[in-house]
Amino acid sequence: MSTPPSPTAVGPIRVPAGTTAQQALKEAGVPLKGADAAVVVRDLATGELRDLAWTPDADAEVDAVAASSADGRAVIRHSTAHVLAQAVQELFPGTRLGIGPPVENGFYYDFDPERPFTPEDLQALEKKMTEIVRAGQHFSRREISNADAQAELVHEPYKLELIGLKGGAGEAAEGADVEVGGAQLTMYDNLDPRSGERVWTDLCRGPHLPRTSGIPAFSLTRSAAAYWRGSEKNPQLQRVYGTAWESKDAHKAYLEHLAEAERRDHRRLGAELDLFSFPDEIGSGLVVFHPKGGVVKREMEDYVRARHIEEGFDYVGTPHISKGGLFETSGHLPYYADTMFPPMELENAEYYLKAMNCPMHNLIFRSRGRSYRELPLRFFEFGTVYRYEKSGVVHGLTRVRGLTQDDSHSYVTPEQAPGEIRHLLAFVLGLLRDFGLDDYYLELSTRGDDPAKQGKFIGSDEEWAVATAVLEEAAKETGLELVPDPGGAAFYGPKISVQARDAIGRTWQMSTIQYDFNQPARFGLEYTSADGGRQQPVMIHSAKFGSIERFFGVLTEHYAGAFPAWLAPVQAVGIPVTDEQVPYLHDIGLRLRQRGLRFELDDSDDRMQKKIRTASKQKVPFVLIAGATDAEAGAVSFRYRDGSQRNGIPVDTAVAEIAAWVAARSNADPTAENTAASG
RNA sequence: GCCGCCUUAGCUCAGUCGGUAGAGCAUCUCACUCGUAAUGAGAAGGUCGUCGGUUCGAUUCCGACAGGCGGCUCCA
Repeated sequence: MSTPPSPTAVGPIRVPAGTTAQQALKEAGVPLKGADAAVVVRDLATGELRDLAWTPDADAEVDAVAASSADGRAVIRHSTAHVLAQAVQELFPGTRLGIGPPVENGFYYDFDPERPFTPEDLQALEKKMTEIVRAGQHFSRREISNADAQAELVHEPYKLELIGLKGGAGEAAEGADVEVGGAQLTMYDNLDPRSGERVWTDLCRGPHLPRTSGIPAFSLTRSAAAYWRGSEKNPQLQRVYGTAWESKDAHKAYLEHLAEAERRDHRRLGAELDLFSFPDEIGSGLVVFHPKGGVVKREMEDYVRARHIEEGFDYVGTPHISKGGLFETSGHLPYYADTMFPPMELENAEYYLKAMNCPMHNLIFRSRGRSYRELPLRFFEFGTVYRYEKSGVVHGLTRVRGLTQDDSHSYVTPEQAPGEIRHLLAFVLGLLRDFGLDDYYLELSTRGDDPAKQGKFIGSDEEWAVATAVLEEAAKETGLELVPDPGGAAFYGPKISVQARDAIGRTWQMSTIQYDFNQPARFGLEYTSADGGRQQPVMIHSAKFGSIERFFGVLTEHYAGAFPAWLAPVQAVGIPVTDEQVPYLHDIGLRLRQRGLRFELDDSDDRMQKKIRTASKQKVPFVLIAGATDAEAGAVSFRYRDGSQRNGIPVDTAVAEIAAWVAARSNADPTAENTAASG
């Protein structure tokens, strides 16, 4: 969700020594209630966020941080997480606390309870939280020494562990710095507003809202297990997720966003629109495309294949299985055997299902002597690969066990590499744009310097440095936002990935471009250079969609199933007002089909209104209705997805309009307005 | 792979405190021939995910497995 700039950014405010920040804000006229209210202040001297109750020893300059700003929302969410933890410990005494940071769009808190939480527990917790919020307890900050904290938290083993890790909190766990981030440990006490009595307390860095009643809107969303400190070697805690916002409206908008995402879920739409399914009999993560899904898939592939050939790629083909030696050579088996399907034994050899296409393309390169004159040499195919994804991660079309990559490998001289990467980036971004995805950023995945991860990478430091620099340079040239991803590289080299935002703002990893200096060496690839010497090429891997399946899923969600006309499984449906017009529409259908358009005639027993509803639910872009009036005039009436209509259009015009719209590959929805203008 | 939840007709879901089940939509048949999101009537459709256990009897209780969902970890 987008974060508006802080509306209370009225410039620095002076907090005199001995005065609370809240008092200073009040005098400066900064609102303290509502969605624009200041929830904390930023101390401009240190850049740190402070409670409104903060009383500086010397005069301080601060900025007010509004509830609706990114920082403000994080404070609200963090405070709500505390309220959740308090509710949990009240309803389930003896539950140990993990950590409870704010996250994007919400917060979570990890617990070690007697038994896992049920949905009913979440309801009860939400109710208890509402009571705590209504009670208006004060969040009161208290500095504490390590020794005192250890004594006070003797019943909280996870908190004790965090105290022990203090200083290295960054590595302790994602989110752990909200507990022990500062040099000085602090506790936050929840005080009853009437009696001042301490009703709950938690180790926390803060800052917090002044009172629990400052939480405008929240809800709990789900509970799930999560490994303590993010490692599967550690015990699992119960994580409760929730969301909290600066206003009821913002909260409602977020819940509506979630509902919209659910309506767009490609797994749901895949069944409703008869696009694809995952039969149990075949196996988890293995998709079958139905005729309608097959149309979309074929249109995607046809277009992408044609574009590759235009861009200088050679279309190749490779098998789905191979003897193990190939993947020994490539380095995959030694490093990634556990993500490949286990081998099948025949004729004294072990055959593996292909998990990647590059080794096979390398063999094509190596099949004869190569000259520098041939480079860049670009091999491309729709290569189907199989990966043994762990059972818990398989997810619709976005994480499958059998997938088809639109995979290419460019073999270039080291000097040509930067140019080829620029070429690929431009190509990839252009392709995504052609499919209607035009909002993206890049991610640069590098080897990073985490010592725990270095074992998975091959190649020398110098090679990595060169490869990374080349990719980074090309990525920066695009002018797109570039996000670092240390440690995320492939084992053989760094990569650029394109993250595309869909129609409702979610991001998806699509294309990847990888610079590989390892495989050419492992395969002994070489070409003859101008001076007659033998040189080793660099290979650049690139998948444009990533996988056809994933891209299909993303497109389905991006368009909410209402595919652009050029991709739509059915482009036009004919609906007769009475049976009399069936032959008339049948003839129009023939003309459309002769133009290569996908037309279906609805000659069922349903009433016309029902047929319109059916076509509408199937999200057909062009609905052609013909009654007696139309037939007599040699005309037809259009109804579009948005419900708009144009009546009495001559058949010649109608056919030409549909054909032109599809041929233009417009990603817009045809409507009465925009087709009348173009037709 | 780990934790929790779920699995009843093609789909969405009721239901059986243990005595083998029901609705809407979809499908099929018949009637209706109608101008922009559901015409009416009828029919058919389920070894209640699979395999074991407890029980006189299991779709219901217990266990294992499979598949799904939500997270975690992972994602060449």
